Amino acid sequence: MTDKTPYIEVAVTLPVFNTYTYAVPEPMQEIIAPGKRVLVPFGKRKITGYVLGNAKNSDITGIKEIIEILDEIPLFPSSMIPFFKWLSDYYIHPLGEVIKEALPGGINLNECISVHITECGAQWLDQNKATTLENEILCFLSSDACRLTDLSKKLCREIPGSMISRMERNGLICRKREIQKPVTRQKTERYVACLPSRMPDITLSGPKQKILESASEYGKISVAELKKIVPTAASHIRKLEEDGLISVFDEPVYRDPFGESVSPDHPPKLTLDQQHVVSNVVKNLGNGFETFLLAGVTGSGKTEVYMHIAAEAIQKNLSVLVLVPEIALVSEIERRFRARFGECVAVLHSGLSAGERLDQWIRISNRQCPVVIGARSALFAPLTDIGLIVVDEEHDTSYKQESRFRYNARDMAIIRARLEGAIALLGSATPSIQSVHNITNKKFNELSLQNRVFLQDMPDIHVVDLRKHKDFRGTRRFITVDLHKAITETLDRKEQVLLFLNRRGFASYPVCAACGEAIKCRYCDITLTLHQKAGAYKCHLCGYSLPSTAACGNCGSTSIKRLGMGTEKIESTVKGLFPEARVARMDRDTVSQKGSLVKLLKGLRNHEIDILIGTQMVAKGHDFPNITLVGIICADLSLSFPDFRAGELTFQVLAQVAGRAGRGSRPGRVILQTYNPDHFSISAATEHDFMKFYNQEIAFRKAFKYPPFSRIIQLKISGRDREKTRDQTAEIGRMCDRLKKENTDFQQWIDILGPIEAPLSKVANRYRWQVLVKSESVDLLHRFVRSLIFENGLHLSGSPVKVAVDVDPFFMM
DNA sequence: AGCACGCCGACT
DNA sequence: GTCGGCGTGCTC
Repeated sequence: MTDKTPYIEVAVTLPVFNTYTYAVPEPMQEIIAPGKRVLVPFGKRKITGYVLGNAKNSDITGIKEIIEILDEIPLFPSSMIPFFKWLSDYYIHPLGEVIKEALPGGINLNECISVHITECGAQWLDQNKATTLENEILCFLSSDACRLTDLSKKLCREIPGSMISRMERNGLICRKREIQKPVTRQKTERYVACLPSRMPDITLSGPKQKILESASEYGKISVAELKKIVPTAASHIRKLEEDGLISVFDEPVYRDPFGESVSPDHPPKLTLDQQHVVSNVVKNLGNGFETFLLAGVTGSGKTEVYMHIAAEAIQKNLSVLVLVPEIALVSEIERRFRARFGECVAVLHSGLSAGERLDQWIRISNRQCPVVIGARSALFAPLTDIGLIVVDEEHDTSYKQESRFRYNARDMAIIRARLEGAIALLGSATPSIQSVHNITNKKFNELSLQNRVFLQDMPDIHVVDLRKHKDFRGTRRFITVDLHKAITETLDRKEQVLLFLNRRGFASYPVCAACGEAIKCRYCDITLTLHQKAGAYKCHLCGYSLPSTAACGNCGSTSIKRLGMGTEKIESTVKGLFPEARVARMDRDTVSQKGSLVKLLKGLRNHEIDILIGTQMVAKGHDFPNITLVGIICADLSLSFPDFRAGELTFQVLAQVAGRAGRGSRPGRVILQTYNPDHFSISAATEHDFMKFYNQEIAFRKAFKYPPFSRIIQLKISGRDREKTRDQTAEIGRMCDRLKKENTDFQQWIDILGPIEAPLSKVANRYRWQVLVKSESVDLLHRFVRSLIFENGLHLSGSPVKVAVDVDPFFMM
């Protein structure tokens, strides 16, 4: 901070919307700075807070002093603070939690309470004087102390707080406040350097001499390296240091997330299309905020365009942020960027270990990497002087985070670009309705790549009407004659096949043959999916599972019909039909292990796989050069979602999957099986006609005032107790109606839909309800919901019924 | 979040 | 009457 002020503004890591003013003791005033963390007293506790800047002179009384400054250098540049505040306002989410979400995890100090057993407690335990539950707690604590919050979890039952207080009063246990050490720290390695002025005159014993020689040869050498040369090095180092012959010190090292090195490449000559796009963007580079939407068919070379613009940005000393929807795609893009730009590329995503993430974060903070590539969370990379933010596959719903802090990284990338005066470049083969609409209303600039780089045509799509196959039995129902024939032909030509079905598992609808009841999850309101390989029925919402030998919960019969299909069933069917073919499956079950996806993609590239079966995971931007046939087993699955975006989702996934065919030198073809060949989402996808789809969809959105013609905030209400949740929801509904009546603007412009029970009425043992607040005015919509929370006492947490605010919701089930 | 405070029913 | 249950409000 430039001028020394005793007061600073701090955002604390708690679900509170206010920021707080703290005093800075004299000796700390020199080193306090925005972006650093501080340990502050808050109520009776000590917690981590983030320094936002000088506090405005105010009349607050009882200001406390900060306890400690936790960082030597700021964790984020002060230029990001307005961005954090914007996020907090827009998503109606506590600022401290926004910042916590942005930063790499596991670095905060927070005080928590641990419970210890006392001597008296141990005696009671010996003499069995306490109640059963108390005894259980004492017994558990006699082996080790435990965090208060973990106690219920570890004992697998609810422990009432009052019981703990009573036991404390009786002197059986005691509570201690402890500061939890951060889990993640910067890694250091021990180095040895020789002090040349002090080289001994005499030759030392073998190992010691060797150590000195190695150290002087390299200047400095890590102890780990030294051990490779002199296995016994560790035992000699201390003596050598005592004798003043060497110095020993720790230096930070970076845990390298990049598995292997890549060989450098040279920028290829761009097509005319690409040149046009690049020059259009580059001429705006460094001249303030602008948003571009790049609509480019699959295989049109969008990545090359990104790299050319990025190179120009780096030339101008501006940094570049590239967002991709999935971790798996980070590594593909990262390889190409690293081949072009070398070591100045950092990656950030949740697949990194906590330590790797922190290291990447520090490298970016130290301005060592002007290029950052990552998934959703990389939006918060601590970059300064951003020139370009790329959002690849901008239509992808993975940009929306659906837990804790619900934000959309695509939308916020545009906001960050605006605040930084940078260019936002959104790219997609199937742009979102929202973004195309923003072109028509002139908010975005339109760019397009019409031609595939290798000049192939878009694949030919053949539609198979599944309604005509309703009477077929067995495999013929979903591997139709046409598809079967096409697979055979493709395999005969020694080419690869991709089969797409957007549902994993073997049977998604297991039903008791005796009584007709479906096998349902104990904790959620859905049927379990049979996973044959895992030998279990699994719940795709909460992870609950039953052995596949389980009997019907209703009548006890063990005869279960395996209705409904998933990728696993397709896999086993295809293996039966084409015994010679090498078949692989790509879905969340097969790629959950780290590195397994890369292995799968490598196998595909080396043609060790003939038929790949996958869920929507296969539709996400991967480059499969040798696939010439794409079979869409059933195109309709997402069409029946109770969501106004169902048509958009369906069109996008179909167009994306179809685009996987024929990306190499050979032409591709697609067999699309559907029960709804006349639905416009499907027919437009088969004709590669985006505008046909867009025009119909936008008319529908306009007619029903759905986004982009309105904005939505969804209140997601959930609780463990069915009645309490229902009653609380009803109360919230009444509160909404009351507030709407109070204000003529609200009356005219705010629509309240609900409260209704959520389509997934119970998930992970929580009953779920929802209220949809809709308006054509973003401003009024926000004012309405803020008023609910800040003026009408809508409680988001702290009560057994939780309310989550979802601004611009995607997943409305 | 977590802790204090305050308001209600069931017990020595 | 009090103990302990839970709903509400506040933390610089």
